[in-house]
Amino acid sequence: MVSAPVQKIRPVRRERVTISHLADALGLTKGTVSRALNGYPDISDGTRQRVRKQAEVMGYRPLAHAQAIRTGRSRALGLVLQTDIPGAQRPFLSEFLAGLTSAASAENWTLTVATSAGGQEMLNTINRLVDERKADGFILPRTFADDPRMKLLRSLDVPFVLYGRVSDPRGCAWFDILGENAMRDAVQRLADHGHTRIGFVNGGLEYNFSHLREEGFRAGMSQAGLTMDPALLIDGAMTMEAGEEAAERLLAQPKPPTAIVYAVDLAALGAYTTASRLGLEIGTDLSIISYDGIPEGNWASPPLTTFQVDSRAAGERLTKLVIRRIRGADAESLRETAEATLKLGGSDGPPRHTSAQLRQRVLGKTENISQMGGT
Amino acid sequence: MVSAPVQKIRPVRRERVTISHLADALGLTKGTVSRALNGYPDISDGTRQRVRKQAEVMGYRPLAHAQAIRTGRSRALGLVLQTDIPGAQRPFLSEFLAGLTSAASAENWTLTVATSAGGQEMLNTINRLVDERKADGFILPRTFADDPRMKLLRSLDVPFVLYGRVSDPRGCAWFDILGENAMRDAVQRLADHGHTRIGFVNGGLEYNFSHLREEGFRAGMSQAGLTMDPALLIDGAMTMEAGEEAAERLLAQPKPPTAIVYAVDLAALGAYTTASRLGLEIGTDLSIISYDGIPEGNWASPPLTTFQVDSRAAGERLTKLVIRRIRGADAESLRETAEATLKLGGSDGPPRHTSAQLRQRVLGKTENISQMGGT
DNA sequence: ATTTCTTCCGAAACCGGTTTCGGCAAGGGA
DNA sequence: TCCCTTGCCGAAACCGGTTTCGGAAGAAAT
Repeated sequence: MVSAPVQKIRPVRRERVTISHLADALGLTKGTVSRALNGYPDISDGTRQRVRKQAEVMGYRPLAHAQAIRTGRSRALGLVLQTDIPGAQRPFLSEFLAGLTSAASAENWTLTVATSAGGQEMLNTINRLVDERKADGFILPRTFADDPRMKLLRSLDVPFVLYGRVSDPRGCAWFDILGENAMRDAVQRLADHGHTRIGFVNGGLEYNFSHLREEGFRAGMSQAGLTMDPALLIDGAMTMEAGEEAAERLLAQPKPPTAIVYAVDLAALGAYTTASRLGLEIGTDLSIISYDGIPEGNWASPPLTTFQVDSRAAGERLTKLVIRRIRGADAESLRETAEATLKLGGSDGPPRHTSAQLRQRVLGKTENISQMGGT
Repeated sequence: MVSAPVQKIRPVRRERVTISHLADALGLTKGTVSRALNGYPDISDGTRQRVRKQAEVMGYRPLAHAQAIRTGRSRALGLVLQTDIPGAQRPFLSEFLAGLTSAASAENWTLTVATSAGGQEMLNTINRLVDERKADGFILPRTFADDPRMKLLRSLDVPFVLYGRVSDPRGCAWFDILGENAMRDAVQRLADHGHTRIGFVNGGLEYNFSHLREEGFRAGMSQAGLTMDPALLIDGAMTMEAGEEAAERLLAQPKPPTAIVYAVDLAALGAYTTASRLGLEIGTDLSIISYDGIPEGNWASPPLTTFQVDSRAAGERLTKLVIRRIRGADAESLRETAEATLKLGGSDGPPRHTSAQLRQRVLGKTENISQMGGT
C-alpha cells in the first residue's frame, strides 16, 4: 500500500463567476464588461444587451468588496443602535430590522449593525464604520432636536436618512410618523368622551419628536375648544418609573386631570401603577391615551389605547430612501411621512368623575395611606 | 471677472493611511509590511517590531474589504433572523444585538444582519451572504433539533456557532443556557411548595431546546419523588394562544394539575387568560413557573415567576466563540454553557386546593359558562 | 479621395491589500 | 577558499473589480 500524499484541505465552495469569466465568455475585456454593466455611454446598445444577458445567464453578481476598494462603496447600510437609553427601542426593534433588511436585500444591499452608548462613543462608532467603508450611508433612528450624528455625517459628506425630523432640516432626508396628528386626535377623542381637564405627559425634550407631540397636543386642545393649563404639562418621561411619577404629580394637583395623554407608551404604563396605588380604575376614573403601540400595552389591564406605529413599514421606507440618497438623489426631495393608527384598548372612556370629585377620591386615599404608614 | 473653472466636488474626507504610506515611511515594500503585520516567519523580529510601532504611530488599520478580495475574509459576522415565527425572539433581540456587536467591535469586527422567512429562503439568504463574502462566520440562534442551516454551513465549510444545542453535535461549536436545569429547579420549587400534580407545557419539538427542557422537567419530577403523568404533558406551545389552549386542556382533565411549568414565557402568559376565564387566581389556585424572562412577564398580574436568560452576555460569548472558530480553533473545543437565573414573581406559591378540589371549581365555572351561553 | 469626427472597444493602470518567487548577503561546514 | 544553507527582504503577480487613455473603424464633411 502506498500512502496517499498529504493533501491540503480544499474547500469545495462553488467557485464564484467573476467578471473575467464573463468577459472571456463574451470575447470582451473585463473593462468593457464593467463599463457595459455600469451604464457608461461609450458602449453600444447591442453590446450592452449582450453583456447583460450573459451576466444573467451565468449568474454573475459583482463582489461588493472588490468594487468597494475602487469606488469606496460596498452596498452596505449602517445602523448604530444606542444601548444606554432605557429600553427605548426594544419593542420595535425586531420589526424595524425586518423592514430594513428585507428592503435592503431586495436591492442586493446589506445591513451593518453596530451598537454604542451615546455621546462621543456613538460618533466614534459611526466614524469607524465610515472609515472602514462598512457603510455607504446611515439610518439614524430617534433623532434629537439638534442631532450630533447628523452634523458628523454631514461634515463627512456621508449620506443619511433620519427616522424622525430635526429642528434644522436643511439638506437632510427623513421619514417620520406624524406623532403630532396622533396627539391631536387623542385629545379630540378624549374631548368627545366629555373630558375637559386633560393632562399631557411628554417624552424628553432632547428628542425632537417631543416638541412635535406637544404641538399636536396643543392643537388638539385648541381644536376641541379647551384651555391649556400649563400645570397639566409634564415632560421628560421616557420610562415606566418616570411615567408613574408624572401621573402622581398630575393627580396630586388641586384640580387633577380626568384624562392624560402620554407621548410614550412605556411611560403610560407607569400610570397604571399610580392608579392602582390610588385606587383608581383606568378607563373610568382616569382615561389614558398613548403613543407607540408596544406589545406590553396589550398586557396591561385594561389594555392601553394607543396610536400604533408600523415599524416594519418604516424600516422599509427608510431603506429605500437612503439608497436613493446614496445614488445621488437630492436630500430635500427624500422626505416622507406616515400616520400612526389608533389601536383601541380599554384605557379611555367617558369620565366617571369631575375633576373636583376625583380630587376628593385621591385625597381620601392618600390620607388612608399616610395613616397606614404612620407609627 | 473671470468665471472660475467648474470644479468637481471633492469630498474632504480625511485620507486613510494605506499600507503603501506605511511602507514608504519605513523604507520597505508593502509586501514586506504586509508579511510583517501578518506574522510571516521570514521577517526578522527587529523589522517586525519596527513595522508594528510605525503602524501604531500612523494609525494604520488595514481595510477589511481590500483584504477580503484576496483572503476571502472581511472580518464580518453574519446573523440571519427568522421573521416568520411568532414573536419568538422579539423581546431578547435588542440585548442580544448589543452583546454581539459590542464584543465584535472590541475585536474590530462588524455584524451583518439579515432577515428572512424560514425554510429555503433562509438558506438562500445565508448562501448569498457567504457568496458575497459579507460574513466570515455565522451565529445561529434558535437551533432546531436537526438544523438545516447547520448542514448548509457545514457543507460550505463556513464556520458557525450555535446558540443552542443540536441532536448531532459532531464538529460544531455552541453556547447555550442550561434550560433543563431551570426546568428541573422549577419542578423542585413547586414540589417544595407542596404541589404533587404538576403539568408541563413545552415549546415546539422542532426546537432542540424543547427536548432538553422536557428532560429537565422529568429529572425534576423524579428528583422530587413525584410520578409523571403523561396526560399532563403538552408540547408545541410557542405563543400566547397556544399556551392558553394548553392550560385549558390541562385544567379540563379529571385530575388537573395545581401547578404548571411552562418552557416558554410567551406561552405561560396565555395561562393567565385561561385562569381568568375559569375564575382561578394565579399564584394560589394555580401556580405557574416559566422560562425566558421577557419583559411582558412583569406586566402580568401577578408578575410571572420565570427563569431569566441574560441575552446580552449570551451575545458576547457567542461572538467570541465564533471569532475563535474562524481563526481556526477546533469546533469541539468551543462549547460553553450558562445557567438561567430565577426571577421571582407572584405566579407560584403553595397550592390552595388539592387537584380534586380544583376540578370541582373548574367544573362549576364551566357549567356556569355553558348555562350562560345556552339559549 | 482626403480629412475630420464619432462611435466603440482594448490595453493598461489603479484601488489596497496578500502571497509567491527569487536573490543577495551572512554564516557554517568541509 | 569554495560551496551550501539559512535568514531576510524586494519584485512582481494576484485578487476582482473600476476607470482612464488611446486608437481603429466607420460615418460625415470637405
